[in-house]
Amino acid sequence: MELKNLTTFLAVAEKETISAAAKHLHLSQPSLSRQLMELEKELGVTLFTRGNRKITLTEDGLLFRKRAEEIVELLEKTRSEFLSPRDTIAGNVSIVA
Amino acid sequence: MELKNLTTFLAVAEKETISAAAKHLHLSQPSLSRQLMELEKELGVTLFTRGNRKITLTEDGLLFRKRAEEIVELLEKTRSEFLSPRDTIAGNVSIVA
DNA sequence: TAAAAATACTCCATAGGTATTTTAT
DNA sequence: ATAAAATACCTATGGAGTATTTTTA
Repeated sequence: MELKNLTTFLAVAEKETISAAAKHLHLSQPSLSRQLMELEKELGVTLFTRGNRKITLTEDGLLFRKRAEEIVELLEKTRSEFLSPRDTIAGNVSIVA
Repeated sequence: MELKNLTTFLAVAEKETISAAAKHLHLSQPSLSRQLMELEKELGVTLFTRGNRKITLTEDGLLFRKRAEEIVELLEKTRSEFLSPRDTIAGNVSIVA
């Protein structure tokens, strides 16, 4: 299970179709489809029930979404903790004619 | 930043040399070395000061270790939440002559 | 029957390995 | 001088794409 998979999972859970999430993430539908299958295989559970209009989270899917959100949130917090203050470059900008 | 990198980072922080951590993780020293450099580049900070006997965590490194531990812990918790109960197969084992 | 997902391939980027050089005490 | 890290180079695997087939409401 990698972070990429969690992001993908959350996008699909939100968009309700793999295709829509793929578009949103600028990835192909098969790529996401495979990621989800891989994730389900790793966890040993079914996260979605697939339909021809939209996917639905299973009980396990709902639980996993909670966890995925927690992890991604913690990760983003960590990233910003390091990146935000220092990426700000102090000083003034001036255009020299 | 991927989970793999966090695991690597924590192993190095614990073992105090990249080489020792590499052995522990059954990976090569250059592989870990590259992972760490990549991680530092992504975060925009130096996590270790390298020596010829052991590495030392910088201030940033110490903070990152805290976060990495939190994330990995949450992840392990999540994994076990799905894997442990269901992988147990109910029933009896009998050897049929 | 029409959307959405899964499969079948193909390709390439990247993660990893081995060998070697560089660094730091 | 020596142990450890970094670099150079090569290879292979897996992740991604396009095209197509299969599924399900």
